[in-house]
Amino acid sequence: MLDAAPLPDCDTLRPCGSCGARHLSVCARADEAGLKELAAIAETLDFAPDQTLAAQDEPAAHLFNITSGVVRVFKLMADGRRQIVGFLFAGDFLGLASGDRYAFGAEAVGAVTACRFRRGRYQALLARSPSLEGALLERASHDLRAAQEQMLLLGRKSATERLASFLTDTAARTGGDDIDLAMSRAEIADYLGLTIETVSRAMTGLKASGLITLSGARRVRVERPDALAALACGD
Amino acid sequence: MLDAAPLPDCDTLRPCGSCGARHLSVCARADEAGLKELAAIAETLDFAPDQTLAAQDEPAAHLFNITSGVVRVFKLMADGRRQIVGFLFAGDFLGLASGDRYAFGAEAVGAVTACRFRRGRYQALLARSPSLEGALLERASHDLRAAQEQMLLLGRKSATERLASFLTDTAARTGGDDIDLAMSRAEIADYLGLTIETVSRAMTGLKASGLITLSGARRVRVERPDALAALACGD
DNA sequence: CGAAATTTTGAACCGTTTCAACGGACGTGG
DNA sequence: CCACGTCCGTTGAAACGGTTCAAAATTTCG
Repeated sequence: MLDAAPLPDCDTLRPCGSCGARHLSVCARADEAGLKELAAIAETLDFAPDQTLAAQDEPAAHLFNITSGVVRVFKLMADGRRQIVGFLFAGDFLGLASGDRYAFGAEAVGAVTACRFRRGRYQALLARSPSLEGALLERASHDLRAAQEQMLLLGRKSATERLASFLTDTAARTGGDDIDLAMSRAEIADYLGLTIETVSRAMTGLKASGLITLSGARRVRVERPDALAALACGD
Repeated sequence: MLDAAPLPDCDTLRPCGSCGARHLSVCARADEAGLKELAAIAETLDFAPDQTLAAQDEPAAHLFNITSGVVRVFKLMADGRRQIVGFLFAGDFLGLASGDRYAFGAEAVGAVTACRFRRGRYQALLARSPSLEGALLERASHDLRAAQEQMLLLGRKSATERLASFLTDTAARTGGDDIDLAMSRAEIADYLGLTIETVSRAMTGLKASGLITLSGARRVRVERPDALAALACGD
């Protein structure tokens, strides 16, 4: 009987990027009884870089709680255009979007470990465990707020402002002004609604104005966090 | 004692624009006991065109259930740039975004009536009424999915594709290919991340290609729904 | 009917994209 | 240990889609 085995792994606490608070992960919110049931329907999995967790338009069989690594969540158009709607870090939850099919794809950026639940059994558990439902609602509300912020970015911000927003955000999420980017320029571009060339130029621009320094393409240090954050807001 | 007085007004059922299903409004989901309590903390209000329901960054004192009319939900930048993150119609719910302050502004587009709840008392009720919480979670998930779709639009679609998406969406939401737009070109522009001129030109373009006809700026008839929907997806 | 507001149209401009070439990091095999 | 090839990121130049500014046309409303 797999009682508490997979659970400790998905019980991660981490500071929230946008609001600073330390949200409990979904697993951690289950009550005593719920926790036991949760263990019974959970399994811990490892994913290789670029491996698929969920495929767009496929039946939504599972939900995930990310334990380590970074996951990209994206939507694809028929001609290949891609919009990354979010990056998930340890503690983040995947699978909230409604419907019986995934409205998005999800792939591992680097190596990822995640806690996986069968959707049907999870929902049955949910119905019996109100505190779990509350945790999910809190997270959904949180994600919704983040999505609205991203709409402002995509609809109204310049390339430089977008990158400044992204770096400020990422610094807050990973908890430090020394950022080790897990994602490529292509992924940043598809997240910010730009091309890799524009991302590169914007990065060079920020470096030139002394807001950041680079040591290798993926190692960014935010030198003037306040100025970067101000730029992100258009001031 | 105001028992069932304001409740019938916010018990609206309407077809869902994106998935076609008829979601129950939040009020309609409360159980017997919850419904009574809900009545006690609800009040029906009328809003004049452009009147504020909620102001960005102000304390989030209330939640709303729209009864009639259209509401614009938006985010503002310091220099006045505006991104409308969504339009709400009868039955839609406002106030899900987390935190103790509104992350967005909300204003009546035309005349609006809405059911208003005090946030604190609503949350207390929520804690005691799991079915209500489930309804909210369902709606939050639904909104999240819509937000992701909008991110794809804002990040990757051309002006014409954006307008085609908007018209297809609006036709589905208002239930008919004869659309009477409640919002101005400026509002459509701020929703689609464009300027009024570009919206106007895209509208002219759709008319020229025979996908729509116009009778007055705000009266749109979708002549070829399938072709319009295909265009919205980039095909 | 007349005035104000909104929408459409036109032309020049600009930021981002596109296309192309270069440079550097990394891993493999000689 | 170094040569080579590949992948990723950067840089440059030209092209494009959307914006900006300006003015005409249409609609709305008193």
